[in-house]
Amino acid sequence: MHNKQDYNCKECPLKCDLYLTSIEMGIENELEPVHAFFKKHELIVKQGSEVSHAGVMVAGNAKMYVDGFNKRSIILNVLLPSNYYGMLSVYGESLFPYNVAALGPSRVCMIDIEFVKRIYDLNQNFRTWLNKALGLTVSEIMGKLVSLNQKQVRGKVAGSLIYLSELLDTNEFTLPLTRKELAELSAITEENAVRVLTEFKREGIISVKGHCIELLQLDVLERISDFG
Amino acid sequence: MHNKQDYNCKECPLKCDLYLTSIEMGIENELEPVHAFFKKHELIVKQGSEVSHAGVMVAGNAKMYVDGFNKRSIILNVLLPSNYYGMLSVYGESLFPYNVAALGPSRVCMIDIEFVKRIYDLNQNFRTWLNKALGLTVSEIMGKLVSLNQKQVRGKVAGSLIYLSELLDTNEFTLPLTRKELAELSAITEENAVRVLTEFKREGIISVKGHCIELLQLDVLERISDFG
DNA sequence: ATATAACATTGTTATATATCAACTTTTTAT
DNA sequence: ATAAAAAGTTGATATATAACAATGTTATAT
Repeated sequence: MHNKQDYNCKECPLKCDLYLTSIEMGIENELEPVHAFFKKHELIVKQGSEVSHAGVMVAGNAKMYVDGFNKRSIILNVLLPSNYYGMLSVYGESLFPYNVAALGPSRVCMIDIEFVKRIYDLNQNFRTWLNKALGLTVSEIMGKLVSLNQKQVRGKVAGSLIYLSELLDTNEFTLPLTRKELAELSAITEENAVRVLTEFKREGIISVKGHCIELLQLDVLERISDFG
Repeated sequence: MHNKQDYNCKECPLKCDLYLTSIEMGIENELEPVHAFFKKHELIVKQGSEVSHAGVMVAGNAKMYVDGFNKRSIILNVLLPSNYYGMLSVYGESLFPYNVAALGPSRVCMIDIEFVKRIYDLNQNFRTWLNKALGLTVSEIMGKLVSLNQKQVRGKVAGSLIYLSELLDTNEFTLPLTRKELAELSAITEENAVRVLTEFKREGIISVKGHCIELLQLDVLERISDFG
């Protein structure tokens, strides 16, 4: 548990949602967030473990992923500052159905899940906000279900690149993922991820320099993703 | 819109949830359910269309599925009497992210979505009930994401058969699906679905007579599903 | 009752992708 | 600065599965 100093930390995006709501409700003093720090690749939550808290990314970024069979996991999405995890438990899931791991040095603000549930039950605005987010997530997962199943490797990688550029809101970004992780985001093997990246580069669709990627022909990429 | 006679129809499973809640709230007279009938393979809701209502299966059964690329769809689950569809819209989705189609002659009770939303907002018990159902659905879809991606055909079909036997609550059932649909539920081709069924039969794991299937060695099936 | 369409089955072939292996480059730790 | 480990790359091969094709069987409608 932390003191008020920590609680009011300038960077904490809690200000936007849970925090603001708790102020509105006059119970902000009961909110006792714990800030935790993680280094690269450190596990933040383990799939199957009891949900004790919800978390907000304050700094850094993380991957949300599910365990697969022979050590092959599938990355569901990438969390940036202000993104939450663990909210599904508000809807009755007592165990985390996914893992969360830091992609780089990260800072996470953790809030007791009972407090979140309380606000959820008492405050309609917060509820509506969270419900919308969940509804969107479900739709996205359904899309992913089809895409991972019916696209071939080029389409999958194209989709992942577009996802990342939209997430980071730029066509030129530093990939926060290793090649293996890009593969896991696309549900293919690392080797094929590399190969497709090389192909795209050779075809002039993207430019690749290590982790720096620029999408040169977004329209082509989109066509490959939508498949063809 | 229907009269009170229709509304109080004996079979309508609304009695259990929405209906009971509306009685509890004293607004059951405002509930104006419309019962609609569908024949085999008739479309009940179209993916991408505006959500105007939520529906409860009253009789028959239906498949919930998403459109794929080259005419290959993926069946998410099978709806039996008392199962709902369209509830996701309560969480802010204005368009159906899936199709629903009757598997056989079916009767569906449709309730104006605004009425459902109203009850959802006003009644905590109903909210909790629906939230739990949604949370479970999300967990299930995540499981499906992995299973469809990393299992091979035998594992997928084994999983589908187990799913159906649990749904219908018996080891001996009449498959409410064609071979093509069983394939779509498993995200494989029809040919491979048939082949695997034949294999399982030859191996004495199941017995197949047309649409009548009996799971003879559930333990083996479970092992195949969990992979091997 | 017969024709027609939908559904089911089996075999063959083509192909996309995983797997295996070797090697290079980059990062991390001492 | 050097060693060791992690990450990235490219090629060759094996394999699971989709695609194609042909045919049989069962429903459906007139």
